[in-house]
Amino acid sequence: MFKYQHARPAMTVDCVVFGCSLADRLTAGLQVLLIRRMNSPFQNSWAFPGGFVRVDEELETAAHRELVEETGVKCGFLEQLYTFGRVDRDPRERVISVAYFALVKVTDHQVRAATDASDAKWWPTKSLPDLAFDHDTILNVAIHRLRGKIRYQPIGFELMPEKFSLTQLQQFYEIVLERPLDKRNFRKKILSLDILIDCKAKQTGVSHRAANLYRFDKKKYEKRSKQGFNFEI
Amino acid sequence: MFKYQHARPAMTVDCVVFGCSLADRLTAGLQVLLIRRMNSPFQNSWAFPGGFVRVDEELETAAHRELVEETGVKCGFLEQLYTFGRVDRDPRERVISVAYFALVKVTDHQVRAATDASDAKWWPTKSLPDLAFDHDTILNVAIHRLRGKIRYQPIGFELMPEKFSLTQLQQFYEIVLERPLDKRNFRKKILSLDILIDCKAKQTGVSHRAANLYRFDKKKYEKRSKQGFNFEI
DNA sequence: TCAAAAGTGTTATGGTTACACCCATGA
DNA sequence: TCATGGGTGTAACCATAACACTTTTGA
Repeated sequence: MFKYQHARPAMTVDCVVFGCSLADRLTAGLQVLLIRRMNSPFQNSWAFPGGFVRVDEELETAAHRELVEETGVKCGFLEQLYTFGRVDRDPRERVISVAYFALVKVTDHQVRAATDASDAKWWPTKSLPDLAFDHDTILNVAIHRLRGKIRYQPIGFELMPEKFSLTQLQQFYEIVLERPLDKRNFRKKILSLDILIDCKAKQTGVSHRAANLYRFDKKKYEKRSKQGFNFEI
Repeated sequence: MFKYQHARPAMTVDCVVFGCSLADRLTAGLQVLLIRRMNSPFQNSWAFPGGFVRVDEELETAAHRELVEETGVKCGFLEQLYTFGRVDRDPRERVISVAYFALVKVTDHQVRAATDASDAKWWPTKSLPDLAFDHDTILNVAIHRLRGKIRYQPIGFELMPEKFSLTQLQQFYEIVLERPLDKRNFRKKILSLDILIDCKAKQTGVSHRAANLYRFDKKKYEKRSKQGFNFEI
């Protein structure tokens, strides 16, 4: 038992994990990773993976831990999104949640539910179930952040496979920005940034002209960033 | 006494309040509001106004309350900045702080210290004392946010007097961005946005040609924002 | 009349947009 | 040979950047 002179809010972290499926036209689109809650409140509802912060644990560590525990996913990119603290956001008691914003390659991980989650899976953001707590609000903030951020930080690559075609990259931008982009202009722009490495390899198993594949040159990007280079799409 | 099964971090809010003094050349520059801590830890050190969040109080309400209590300042603009939760950021125990970012017109308020603050005053960001806790980190994040944000949101007006000259506005941008701007281009740009109202009044008591005064047309800005208009400097 | 800041237009440049056809591949 | 997506260049337009002199005012 821990005793305090004043009542204290509980502290949690929640992770909004985005993935992007480009595999086929039917499931294409932005995906978000949800777990099905095993316990009350909102038992059996879908929610973002997350949970209580341990008193001697860094916030970001807690976010990574909860994500792995509940879904088995280790994400490559994770940053703080916003802190949600509405007094009535949890019916049990005052709970303040630091939300994190994460990106993973959908193909990289087998999702498997555990601990407080009876199920865990990717959902297309366009057809989500009702979410627990204020998680719909959190999602809106996260999508807004993603949309803003891909314009001036090369985070799109976190969602791409290791080797990708320019068309795949463009598709990702179109999905997130929700508008079509001109193919020639997009290519001109992205190649002029000089942060892609030509893999000298082509797609295989496609029944049309095979696209050239590229990798993101993270080293080069970071070096040039320090020199004042600005990524911008 | 309040008892919990697990140890809980304490929750605080801190306010980074910016003001801008354009009155004279000597004190010109970005100012930040600090209080002198009355209690341990960091007794007598300077810190941002802030304090514990009550268990039934909204985070933003707590930020406003602490700011008024400790400094007497009511701010016009306040938004969440970032949550700082490093395990070792407070020597007493685990304290997670939601930092807020606020802007006030320096001229609007008489600063007066109270409650936990033995003193409260504006400091130029260019010559600050050592700050308590991790408040230097918080300040850096806040300045970075301010610098980014003035480019695409008309928050500069929150720091201007009600009626201001274009030169004053330009000075503010120069101070925050830390680079000179071209007078003609700045005026052309800001006037073309069509969000200023010509007061049809001039500066008084200056020993040179009196500048025309303007007001920010908040109504018009908000209306046009909804229609997809983007402020950008 | 002097000092100090206000106010004002034009040109060059570079980035963004719009746009249509041929190419390579597997079925 | 057909269907499918891959790959490519140019011209118009617009926003930004650079730049210097005249005007007004109070001391």
